[in-house]
Amino acid sequence: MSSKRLLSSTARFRPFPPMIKNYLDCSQNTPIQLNTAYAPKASSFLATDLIKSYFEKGLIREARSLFDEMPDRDVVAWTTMIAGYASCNEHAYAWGMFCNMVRSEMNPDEFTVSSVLKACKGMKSLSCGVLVHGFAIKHGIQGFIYVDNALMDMYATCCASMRDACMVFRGIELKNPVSWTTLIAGYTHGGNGHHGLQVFRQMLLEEAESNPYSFSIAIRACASIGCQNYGKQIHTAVIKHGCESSLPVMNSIVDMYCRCGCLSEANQYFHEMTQKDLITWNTLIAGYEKSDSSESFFIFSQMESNGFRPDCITFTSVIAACANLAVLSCGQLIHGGIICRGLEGDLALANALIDMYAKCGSIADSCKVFTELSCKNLVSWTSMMIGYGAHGYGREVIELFDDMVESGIKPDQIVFMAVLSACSHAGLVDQGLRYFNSMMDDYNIKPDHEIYGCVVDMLGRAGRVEEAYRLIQSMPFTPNESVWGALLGACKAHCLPNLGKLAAQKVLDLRPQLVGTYVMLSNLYAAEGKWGEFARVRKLMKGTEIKKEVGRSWIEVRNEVYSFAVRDKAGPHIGWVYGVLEWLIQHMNEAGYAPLDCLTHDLEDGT
DNA sequence: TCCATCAATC
Repeated sequence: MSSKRLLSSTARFRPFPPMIKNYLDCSQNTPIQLNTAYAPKASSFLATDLIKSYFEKGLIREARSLFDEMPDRDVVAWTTMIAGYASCNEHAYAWGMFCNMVRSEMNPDEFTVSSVLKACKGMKSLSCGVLVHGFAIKHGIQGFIYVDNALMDMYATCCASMRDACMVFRGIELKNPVSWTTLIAGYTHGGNGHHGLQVFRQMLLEEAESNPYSFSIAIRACASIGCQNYGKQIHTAVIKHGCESSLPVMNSIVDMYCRCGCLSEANQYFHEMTQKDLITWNTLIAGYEKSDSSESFFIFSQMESNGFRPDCITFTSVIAACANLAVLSCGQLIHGGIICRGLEGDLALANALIDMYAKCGSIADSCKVFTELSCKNLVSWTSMMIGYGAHGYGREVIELFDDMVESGIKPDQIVFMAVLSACSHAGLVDQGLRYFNSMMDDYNIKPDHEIYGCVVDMLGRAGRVEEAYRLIQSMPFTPNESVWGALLGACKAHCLPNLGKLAAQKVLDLRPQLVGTYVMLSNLYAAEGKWGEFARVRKLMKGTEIKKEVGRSWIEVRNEVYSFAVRDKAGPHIGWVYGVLEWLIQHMNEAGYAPLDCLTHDLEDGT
């Protein structure tokens, strides 16, 4: 009997539920294995198959309706629902399904457990994951490689440390390639690329099978620590193993070269690739964004003519490139493109827009994007706070910080950096110190060099230089050059030559190649009339043979970018620039502020 | 019916 006839007779005697019928009507490939379709078990198999197909097509509601209509749901049907939800990133629904399943006294098996663990991972919920782990032990669902690998993945993603993931890994008697890849990925995604590489090395030593999965994650590990040497070695191994045909592997190689600063290599491999996908393009665009933003625009302009539609990841990099170049009109144009494509709901992209508008000087637009966000994360708040801070709105930053904490988001070190830097620039010293203490006392965040540098800068700007020095002396670790540099800046601004000389000497001990420090130190001596010392330092500076690169500023006015440097005399609009500068100085004087002498001294040095 | 890899934001 042909399948077609079977199908029609089935339809006649045992009508399909509407959902199945709907599927059959629109399906090109009519299901043919229906020779036992009269039996309820077979009908359940069929329905489960259809549920899976629905999930694969992203038809989540259809899958659910069909499941709800099933009279007899076996463990496979339940598991298919859980796995389907998890694969569509509907992790909370997957978890709900699992809970319903247990409540319905249906016994989950090893397939169910590994599927629901994926949902726990997606929700980043350690408590759910631990619950499932306990459930599996209690019900004797142990010793299955799928379950162990999923457990590792869950622990690696949900725990701050890799301890539990390692414990599961050690307990696996016969590790498969997935076990190794999961462990390496756990370390690498957790920010410990070195350890990831160690595990990869161990894997090779134990002669475990390497495949495209392990290669791409190992290369990702090299990329994350910027280690070009290991990256090249693994690249060689990739060629030896014939894994060059794997797109993920080649994409990770392009990414590795970008992150290691080898853009010409990255570009070369990109062009040599016979097959490219959206990730390949996004990788190169993101790679260039960091070091050569204009070039990333060029690559972006080429991708569409090569048949690739930019997605939110592409736009995030391109918007970051606009921010780096501070090109407002270009950013606005691309923002328009984002809205046209309906991508403005992507959170990372919206956060990049907040940052871009702030860096392009349009803080009102930053604020608009921020306010219109229905769901804000830590990065959204941080971007807005950094933007406000850079524009001198210290009080707004403090308000935002308090609102953020109120909304239940836990601040991290970067947010504190934003608050402290804003307080520093707005002269809100006492508030800043309160946040500094709160960071340590309430949130148990240990300040690093950058934070100390920021607080030293804040105290120094306000003239509390002695206090800044005492803070440096109380630091629990050796201060670095940026901390001493902050003190040096303060000494210079408030004319404290002795402390300034000490700070300058510390900076020079740590970073002898910083030319600006020699200039500052020599100026301190010059101010005291100690010309012998002045000459000694200048000679020392000449000995380094390092030229300070001239600082350059640029501004976009009416679609045109104007760029100028210190003592620039050329250029068609330089007269305007000096005119505005003089106007500013005049207003400054009228408002009761005088330009600092040492500042003008530096300007004359061309530094 | 189930597991692992590559691209984005402060």
